Amino acid sequence: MMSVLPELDPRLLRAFVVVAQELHFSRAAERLGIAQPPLSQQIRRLEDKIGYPLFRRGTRRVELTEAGRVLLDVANTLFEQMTYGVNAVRRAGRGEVGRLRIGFPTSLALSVIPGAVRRYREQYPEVVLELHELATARQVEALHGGTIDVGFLREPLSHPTFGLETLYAEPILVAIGRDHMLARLPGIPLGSLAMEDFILFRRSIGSELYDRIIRLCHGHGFVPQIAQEVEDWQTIAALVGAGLGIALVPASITRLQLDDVVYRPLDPPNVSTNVVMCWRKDKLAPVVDRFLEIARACLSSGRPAA
Amino acid sequence: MMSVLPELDPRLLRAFVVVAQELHFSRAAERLGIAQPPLSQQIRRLEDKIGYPLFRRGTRRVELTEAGRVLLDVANTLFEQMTYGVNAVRRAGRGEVGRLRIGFPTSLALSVIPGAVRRYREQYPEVVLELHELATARQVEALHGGTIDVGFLREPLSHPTFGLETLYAEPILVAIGRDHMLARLPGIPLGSLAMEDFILFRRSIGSELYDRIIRLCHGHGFVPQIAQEVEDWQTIAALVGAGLGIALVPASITRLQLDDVVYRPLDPPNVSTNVVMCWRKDKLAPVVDRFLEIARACLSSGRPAA
DNA sequence: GACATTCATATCTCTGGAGATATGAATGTG
DNA sequence: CACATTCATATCTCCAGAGATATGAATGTC
Repeated sequence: MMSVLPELDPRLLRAFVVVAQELHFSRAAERLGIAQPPLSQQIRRLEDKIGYPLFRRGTRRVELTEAGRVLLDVANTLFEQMTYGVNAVRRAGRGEVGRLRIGFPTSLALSVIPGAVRRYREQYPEVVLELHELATARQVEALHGGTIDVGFLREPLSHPTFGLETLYAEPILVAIGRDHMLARLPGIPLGSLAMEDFILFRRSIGSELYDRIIRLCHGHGFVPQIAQEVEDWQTIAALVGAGLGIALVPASITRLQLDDVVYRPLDPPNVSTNVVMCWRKDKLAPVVDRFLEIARACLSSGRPAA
Repeated sequence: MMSVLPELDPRLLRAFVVVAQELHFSRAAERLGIAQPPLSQQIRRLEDKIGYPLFRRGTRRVELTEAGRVLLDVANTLFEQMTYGVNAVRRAGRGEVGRLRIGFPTSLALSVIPGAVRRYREQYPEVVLELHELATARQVEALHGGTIDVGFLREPLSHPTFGLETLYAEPILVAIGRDHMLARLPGIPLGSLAMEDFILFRRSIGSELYDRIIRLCHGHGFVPQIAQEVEDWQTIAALVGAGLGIALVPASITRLQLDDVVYRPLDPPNVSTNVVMCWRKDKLAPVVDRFLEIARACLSSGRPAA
């Protein structure tokens, strides 16, 4: 009886293929590790499902009908598909395929991100990577909304559904004009900046660092004079080079080398921002786990340029 | 436990697809017409087989993992393949695909064969046709050896394993030079050919007809004078046209019209050869059955040119 | 014609899994 | 915080089908 749903039981197909190879029920049964009658029954069930005979049986010889020949092809194709399919699914289960969306702030575009991303891409070439440059606040939103899978932030945020991991502490340096008097010092005391003009990263974009700097100055008894608020690090460096003021910047920014700008550590140098990585704990996606591993490994061996 | 053989039970896949569509176990279970717990078990079995989770379940929401997304693709592909495959097998079972090898003698190349083959090809375009021009004896061998599926012969052969069917009786005509005295008669008495030179189809190729003609002459009290034995009908017609003799030919040969040759019925005209079709009864291939049907239909409606 | 081979049929046992019900655990919602 | 929702777990029943054995039927071989 032709069933409506053409669901071919792989078990029966397996048996069929063996019989088709042997063209001999008893031998096929032996190969399958069962007795001959049950095998005959299985083939019969398959024939019933298809609706047409698959073998032409004489007592002395067994041969495939045309339908059987076609089914042999079909069966092989199906098994291939299954093998291929199951492998693909398992690769996905292992986090080797899929999609990974990473958020990061501008200040890390030059340090952690490139290295970790490159390594990850080498190891998991089949994962489609999306890189989103997002300010801290936006990253938190994006993590909540499920728009990104992993975010990189300065300074922690704590939330029960977020996994959080501090990658490393990045010293804060002073970016200062090469000709500036203070540039002669090997380390610059924070207090000596009381009268300087500060160039800051716009607070609406990077509130963490902004507030950190203001607090730092307060801690040293002065309110920083803010000369400019700008939107990217290149501009900050350019303005410092043009002599419009000084800036407190995370160490990774030293990658931006301009002729008129030098970077000096604070004195004492114990001021730093924490670079943290965070992700949603609830959706345990293997792609994310694999990326976290790589990011950790990356940061433990080769620290980003300080 | 990852099983070694990646045999995906279509039943489980079906359930999986429904859950993946609904993203809700209870609703999916309802759609499948079963309760929720058994459905959960089925999904679990599938996950065990794959080795990785397919869904991320909260109490309040269900979503596909990456592995699940991949499996959804795989499942759909497999179902497509199955549907397509089963259809292909059934078409083969119905005799709509496959291969059909037909044997026929030269003398029928101009009559039955072209019409039947054309019709068959129109109705079953997916059957690969092989046409083998074979002398009678060769056809019998070929049928036995399984080299051809259907043969066309003049005069029956009887054998228990062969199906046999007389298609029609074809009158035997006299092919004679246009200028020949006897050509003036509307019908030629066999006896009047006693002194003529006969041109015959070589016996090794078409023994049936050869012997038939010899016997005919004997029946009329003379032994035919054999001028030539040749290998094809064109040559016979040409030699008759060139005045080298006369020939007794099946009616279908009138398709070969040469200026110097005319065809006259015998007088009385009750001499004919039977055109029979035969095939192996043991291998009941549907392609053969379908062809036999067409051939019969073809011969009952439009008789070949007589 | 006796024999051997080979597939089909009949019959029995036994188990895996389908399905149901009842219940527990987790987690959003008002 | 009580409640509702939803999925997982535990447990039970029941049966299709896997497998075995014994036997029959067909057919090629000596």
